[in-house]
Amino acid sequence: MADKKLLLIDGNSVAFRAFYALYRQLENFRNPEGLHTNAIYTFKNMLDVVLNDVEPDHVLVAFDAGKTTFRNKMYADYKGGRQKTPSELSEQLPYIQELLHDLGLSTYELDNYEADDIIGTFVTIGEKEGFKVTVVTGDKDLTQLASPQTTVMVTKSGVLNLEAYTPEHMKKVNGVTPTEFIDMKALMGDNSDNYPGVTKIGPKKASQLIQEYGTVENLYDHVDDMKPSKMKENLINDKDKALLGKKLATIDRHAPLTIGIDDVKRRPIDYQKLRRFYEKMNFRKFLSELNPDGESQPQDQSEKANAKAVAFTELKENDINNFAITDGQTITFYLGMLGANYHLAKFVGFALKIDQKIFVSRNVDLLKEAKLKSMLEDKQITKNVFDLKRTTVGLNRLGIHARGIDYDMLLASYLINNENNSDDMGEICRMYGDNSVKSDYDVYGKGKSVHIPEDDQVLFNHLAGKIAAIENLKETLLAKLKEHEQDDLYANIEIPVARVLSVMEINGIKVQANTLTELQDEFAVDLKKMEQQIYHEAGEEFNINSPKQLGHILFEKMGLKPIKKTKTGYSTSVDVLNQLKDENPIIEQILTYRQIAKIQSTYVNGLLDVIQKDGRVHTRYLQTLTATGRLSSVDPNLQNIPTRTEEGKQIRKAFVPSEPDGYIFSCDYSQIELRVLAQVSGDEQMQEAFRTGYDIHAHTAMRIFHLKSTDDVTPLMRRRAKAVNFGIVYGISDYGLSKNLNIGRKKAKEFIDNYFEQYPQVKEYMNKAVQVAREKGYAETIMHRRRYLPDIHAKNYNVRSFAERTAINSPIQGSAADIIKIAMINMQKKLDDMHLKTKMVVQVHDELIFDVPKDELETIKKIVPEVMQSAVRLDIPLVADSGYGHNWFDAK
DNA sequence: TATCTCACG
DNA sequence: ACGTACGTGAGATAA
Repeated sequence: MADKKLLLIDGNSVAFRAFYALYRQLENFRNPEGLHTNAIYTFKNMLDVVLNDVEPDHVLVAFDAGKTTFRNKMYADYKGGRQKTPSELSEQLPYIQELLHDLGLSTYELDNYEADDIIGTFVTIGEKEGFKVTVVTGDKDLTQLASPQTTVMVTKSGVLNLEAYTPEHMKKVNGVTPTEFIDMKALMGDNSDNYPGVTKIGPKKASQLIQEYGTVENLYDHVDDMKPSKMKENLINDKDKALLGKKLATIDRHAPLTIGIDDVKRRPIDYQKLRRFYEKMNFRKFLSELNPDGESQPQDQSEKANAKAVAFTELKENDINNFAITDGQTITFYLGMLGANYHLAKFVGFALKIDQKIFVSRNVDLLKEAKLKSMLEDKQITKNVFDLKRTTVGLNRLGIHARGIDYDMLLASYLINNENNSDDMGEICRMYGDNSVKSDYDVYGKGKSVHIPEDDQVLFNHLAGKIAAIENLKETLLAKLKEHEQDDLYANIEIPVARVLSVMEINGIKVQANTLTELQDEFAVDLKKMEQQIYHEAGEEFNINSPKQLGHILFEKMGLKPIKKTKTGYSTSVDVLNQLKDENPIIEQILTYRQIAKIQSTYVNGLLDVIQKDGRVHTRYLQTLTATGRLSSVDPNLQNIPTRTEEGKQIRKAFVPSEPDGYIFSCDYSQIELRVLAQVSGDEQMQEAFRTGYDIHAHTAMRIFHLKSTDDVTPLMRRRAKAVNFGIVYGISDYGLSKNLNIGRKKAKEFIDNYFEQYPQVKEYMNKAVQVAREKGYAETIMHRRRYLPDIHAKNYNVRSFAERTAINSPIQGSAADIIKIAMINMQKKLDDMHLKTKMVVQVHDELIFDVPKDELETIKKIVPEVMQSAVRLDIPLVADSGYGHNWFDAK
C-alpha cells in the first residue's frame, strides 16, 4: 500500500508570496465591500495545484501566532526592522483561514512559536508515523527539514512555481545536507530575520566551511588550527554571533503542540459554505468550477447587482433623420472591431450616445448615412471615445474622416498609470472599481475561437456598456490627470499626436516588393552555400537555427568551451560566439549565417507578408504600451529596420516615395538623450559642451582621460567615452560597462569615477532621481509623464537596483519621447497649413521619415529641421541632421 | 506558450 | 555576496 501522505503548509509565508504575486492586480481584486482578495485568490490557486499534486490524506496549514516568539527571548532584535505586514494583506488572513476550513483543511497556530516550529514538529511526528511528508513554504529556511521522507517545496516565482528540495537537491544547490544548512545559516546570518552571522561570510564561504567542518561547533573546536587570515579573525571575533545564529536558525521540532496527527485528517468539503464564500469574495472562476455538471450555474450576485443593465435601442435607418444634434454638443462613440489590427479587422458593430440615448447596431454602413457621417466629421460636435487612433483609422475605412474627438479614455488611463498597461476596456474599468464591462476576450473569445456573438443581446449589451463606462469614468480620469498635473500632456501632446499618428498609419509607406524578392533570391543562394559549409565543418546536418542543436554540435561534439549558460542549456548568442571566433572557422560561418537568416526571415519575408493591396505597409504605432512614453511599432515594426550591417541596410532600398521621382527625407535628433540629461541635470560642463557644439563623445573622452585637447583623443578613447555616455543614460554600473567595452571591471570603474568628477551635476542628478522616486513612488519626465516604481522599495537587491536604474533612465528616455511627439504635432500642422503633399510616414524614436514629392524637397529640407529643433526651448540647443534620396537607404 | 536570439533607438 | 546596463518587436524552435 502506498504511504500515507501529510501536507504541511506555511500559511503566512505562502499568503505573503500570494499577495505579492498579484500585487499589481491589488486594486482589481476587491469584493463589493472593498476587501482586497488577491492573496485569497492566489492562495486558492496554489492549494488546487498542490492538493492535486500531492493528494494528501492529512493537511495542516500553520500560521504565526503573534509578534514575539521564544526566539525573541534569545535575541531581542529577532526579525527586528522588518516592515510590518501591509494592511491590504493582513485583512485577508482571516478569510484565508475561513476558506481552508470550508475546504476541510486544518489550521493551527501556537503562542510563542512560529509556523516553522509547528511544521517542524509535525514533520517529526509524521515521519515517525510513516507518512510521506510534503512541506510548502515561501521560506528557504524550512529546507533544513528535507529528508528521505520529507520534501520541502519552496516558491520560486509567484506561488505556482515550486522548487522541490530533497536532500539531493539541497546538496546540489547549497553543497550541504539539510542539517548542515542550519550551521551554514548560523555563519552567514539572515538579513530578513535580522541576525548578522560572522562578518564577511556569505553563502559561498559558509557552505565551504561547513562542508569542511560539518558543524559550527566542530569548526570552533578546530579554529586554532586554521592558518592565519582575516577570515579566521572574523570567525573568532564573531563566535557568539555564530552560536546565537545556530540557535535562531534551528527549527524547533518538538514544540508543545495541543493537537496530533489525527486532528489534521482531511474533512469533506462544505460546498454550501464554500459557495457562499466565493460569492462573498466575488470569485467567479471558482464559482463556475463548483458546478461542472452545468445544472443551475450559479449567477454571480454581486456582478448582477453591479451591472445595472444599460438601456439601449437598436439603431434603424429612420432614426438617423430624427437626430437633433447641434454644435457644441457631445456624443460618445464606440466602434467595435474584431482583432488588434484595425487596418484589417472585421467590424463588429458600433454604439453611440446622442441626447441621453444609446443606440447600437451591427451594421457599420449606417454610419455612412449623410446625417451620421457629417456628425462624426463635424469638429464642433465633440466626441468621447476609447482609443482615438483605432476609432479614427476604423472610420476612415468607411470613408468617414473623424473630427472633434477630444476625449480618449484609453490615453487618459495610460497617462494616469501605465503599470498594468492594458488596452482592454473591461480591465481598465475594473482598475477603477467598475465591474460593468466585460473583457473583449470574454465576449469575442480568444485564439482560434474568436467570433462575433450571434445573440444580439450579448453583443449589444457589451457595446452599450462600453458607452456607459466611457461616460461614467470620464470625470474620474480627468480629475486624476489634473491631480497629476498631466492635463497639458494629455490635451496638448497625447491627443494631438494620436491624430497625427492616425494620418501616418493611414498613409503608410510604399514598399517595393520586387526589390525584396530580388534580395530574397540572393540571400537564399548565400544561405544554402553557408549551410553546406557549416554541415561540412560539423560533420553532420543539423538545424542551425536551433540553439539546442547548435549547442550540442559546438560544445559537445566539437568540444568548444561553453562560455555562458541559459536556463535551458548552452548559450550560443553573438557574445559567446564572438569569443570563440578564433577556435574554429565554423563560428564565423555560423555568425554570418545567423545574420543573413535573420534578415531573410524577419525583414525580407516578413515585409513581403504585410504589403497591402495599395503597395504599402501600414504599421500600427502603439501609443499606450511603453513604460517610458515612447511609441512602439507593430505589424510591421518599422522601428527596427536594419541599419548596422551592409546586407541589412539593403532592406531600406525597398522603402520608396509614392512618386517615382520623389524623395524619402530623413531627419534625426543628434544626441537627444544626452542633451536631455544635460538639461535635467543642469550640469554646467555638459551644457557648455553642447552650447559650443563639440563632438560630445570626443569631449567626454578628453575630460575622462585628462587630455588637453580633443585633438589628442584617439578613436579608441572616443569609442570608450561614447560607451560611458550611453551607460550613464542607462544608470551605469561598472560591470555593465566592462562587459560592453570588454575591459576589466576595475578599469570601467575608473572611467565612471572620472566621468562623475568631470560632470559632477550628472552624478547629483542620478542620486536625486533615485531619492525622488523613493519618496514619490514614481519617476517623472519634463512634461509630467509618470512611471511608477514600486520595486524601488524591494528587499531584493537586484529588483531594487533595476528600479533605481529605471528611475534614472525613464525621465531621460521619456522626455526625449515627449519632445519628438511635440515635433510631430508641429510638423503635421505645418504640412497642413502650407498645404504640402509631403507625408510624414515613419517615426523611429529620434528620427522622422517623410515621403516627399520632387517639387517640395527644397521646402522640406528647410522646415523639417527647423520644426524639430524648435519643438521645445531648453538651456541648450537641439540639433537635427537630415538626408534624402530616392529610397530610405539613400536618405542618410 | 516560453525561450532564445537578434533587429532597432 | 550577489548579479546588473534602458526601451522595444518578431521569428524560429521546442515543449
